[in-house]
Formats: sequence, C-alpha cells, structure tokens
Amino acid sequence: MRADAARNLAEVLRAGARLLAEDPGTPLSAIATAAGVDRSTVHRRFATREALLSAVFEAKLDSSEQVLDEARLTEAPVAVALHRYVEGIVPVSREWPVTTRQMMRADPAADRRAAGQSRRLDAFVQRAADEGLLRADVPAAWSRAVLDQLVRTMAYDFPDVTPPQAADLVVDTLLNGVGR
Amino acid sequence: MRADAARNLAEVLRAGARLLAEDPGTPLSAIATAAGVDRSTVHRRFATREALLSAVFEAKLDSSEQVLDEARLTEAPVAVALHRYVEGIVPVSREWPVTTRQMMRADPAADRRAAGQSRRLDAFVQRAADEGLLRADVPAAWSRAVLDQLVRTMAYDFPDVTPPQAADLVVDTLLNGVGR
DNA sequence: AATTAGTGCCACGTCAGTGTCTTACTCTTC
DNA sequence: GAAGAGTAAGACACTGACGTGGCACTAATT
Repeated sequence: MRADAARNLAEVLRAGARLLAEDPGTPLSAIATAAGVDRSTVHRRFATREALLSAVFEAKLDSSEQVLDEARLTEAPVAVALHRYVEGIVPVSREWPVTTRQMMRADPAADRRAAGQSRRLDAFVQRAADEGLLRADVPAAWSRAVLDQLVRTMAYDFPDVTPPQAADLVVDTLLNGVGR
Repeated sequence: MRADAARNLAEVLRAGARLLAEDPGTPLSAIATAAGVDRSTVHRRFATREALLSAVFEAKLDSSEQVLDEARLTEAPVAVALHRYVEGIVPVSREWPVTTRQMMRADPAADRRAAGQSRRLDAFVQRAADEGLLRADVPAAWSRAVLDQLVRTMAYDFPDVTPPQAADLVVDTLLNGVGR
C-alpha cells in the first residue's frame, strides 16, 4: 500500500472512532471531512458503513488485546498486573472511544472477540479475590464492573490525567474507595 | 385529557426512553410499535422527533429532581443524605435509561436543567469532603464522577439488585473500595 | 344512548444518507 | 521524468425515515 493511502486509512479510522463515539449516527460524509478526505475515498476502503464500523472495532480490539498480553494477568503479581493493565488500557480507551455496547449492536464478530477479552479480565479479578487482594464479601462481578467503570470514567472524563497518574488513582480508588 | 390517551402517552415515553437508550437512532415507528400504538399517534402527541426526545428528557429530569429534593442534600447528615440519594436515584436511572450525554447533544434546554441538578450534587460532595466523610487527598471532581459511575453501573448492569441493597453496596464501595 | 375525543390505517411528498460509477487530476515511487 | 496508484469532484438511483393529511372506526365520557 502506498504511504499516503495508509495515512488516509488511519485518519479515517481515528476520525470514525471519535465521531461515532459521540454520535453513532454520524454520516460517513462527516467522518470523511473530519479525516480530510473525500467521501468516495471512504467508500473505496470500506464497501459499506458496517465495514467501517467493524474496522474501527477491530482496531480497538487489537490495541486492547496487546495491553492484556503485556499486563501478564495470569503470571505477574496481581497488584503489579492490575496497575500495568490500567496504565495501558486508559490510553487505548482514549484513542478508541467506541464502547462495547456499540460493538454488541453493530458487529457480532467483534462482540464475540470482546467477550473473549472480557473473560480474561474476569479470570484476573477472580484471581485477585482468591489471593486476598479483594474483599471476599463483595461479588467478583461487582468488583469487575467497578474496575471497568473507573477506567472508563478516567479515560473520558479526565483526559488530562497522565496514564501513570490514572493508574495510581484508579487502583487506589478501587481498593480503598474515596472515604476516609 | 382522556384516560386512554394519558395511558398511551406514558407508554410512548417509557418505550422511547428504553429504545432510545439502546440506540439513539431508533426510528419512531419502532417506538410506536413497542408502545402498542400507531406511528401517527406518536406524531399527534409530538410534532417532531426532537419534541419526543425532549419530553423523555423532561420526564427523567422531573423524577431525578424529586429524588434530589427528598434526599435533603444540604440539611440531612451527609451519610444519611448520600444513602437516601442513591436509593432514590437508582430506580429513576433504571426507568429512564437515557444518559446526560444524549441530552447534551439533542436538547440544550434539558442540558441546562441537568447541569443545574449536577451542581447540587457537586455541592453535596464538597460538603461531604468538608465534613470529613471523604478523603482530602482526592479531588472532589473525582469523587463526584465515581459516585455517578457507581450508580450508573448498579442501575444498568445489576438490574436485579433492589434499591436498598444497591444503596448499601454503592456507598460501601464509594467509601471503602473493594480491596481488603 | 348520544357525543366526541382519540385512534388505526393508508397514502403522499420530502429529504438525508448510502452505495456506485466516471473523469480528470495529483502525488508517490522507481 | 515516466508510470501508475490513489484521489477529488460530481452525477445518479435507491432506500428508509420523517412529517402531514384524510377517513372510518373505537372507546371513554356525559
């Protein structure tokens, strides 16, 4: 692929992720404009609207899968893995702000892949509970959901916090809360 | 207004809230069907799509405003007010699952009203911090965001937890986290 | 039982977004 | 600088959703 074509492709994906996260009904023409590209160019790369959606989802899933791998959720000490995961996933969420909900509706294949990654995190949270990092009187599903939401809140509502700071605050809040 | 007309109106609002939360692009025909009503009836009540959106938002804002009033955020002991607020707002979020984000995009007036209610909560969180319920080394904005997200998670992802249980778990998690 | 507010069903014009194609042009690459 | 991959610009038909109106009919109200 020619260099400028690759650049355009990446621009379309990033613009698509950004605009579709804001409004899932954003027309392709708006995405094309935001990417600095003609509408016909978008259609050249992605036959249908759905194909573009799927490509955006895959890009996000690729990035998050890499974060899961590098966090070494099953091997590293739980506290270390947790911190590393959060530090890695926050920038990914910021760069690809599309949500899992949107995937579920629009692309069953992406949804399945997301479910697989979700299971890896479930297992990790379970391990954290087993090893005594988490309270035993709280359902693991709740701990898991809280982790997701803290990451999400940090990524979208506090865009200026750096990933390391974000990891500190998210982990601290998850484990100790904000009460004194 | 005739009794059956009022019933239909309420059905349309509730179906609209539910379907529009799932997919903001849901066509009016789908909402009408879900409400057990003809599409023309929806148009008879709400001249435009926007008008229906606004009505849904207003219904949610009415409910949540009542919760804010009854929680007595400025007068009751902070711990009591917090618990009562969560217990009240969870059912409201479940009944009107539309998000503030959607309001921002679709209806500036609703957005302004939501901002007003948001400020009341900000003030309450600040009071909780001043009175020593919350840690001083954590930004109030973060505490506020975490509260919102815990409520949201509980309302949507754990629909079977009763409001009193929900309040217990949310407040406990907010203050103490899920770590041991 | 009479009245009438309210509804369902059907048809219509309109409009925005989609997907396809053609042509002339531009920029990368060798 | 030559070749060709890639693009912008415009035209086109198609589809789905929106908003409006008419008319017969149902059901709440008196």
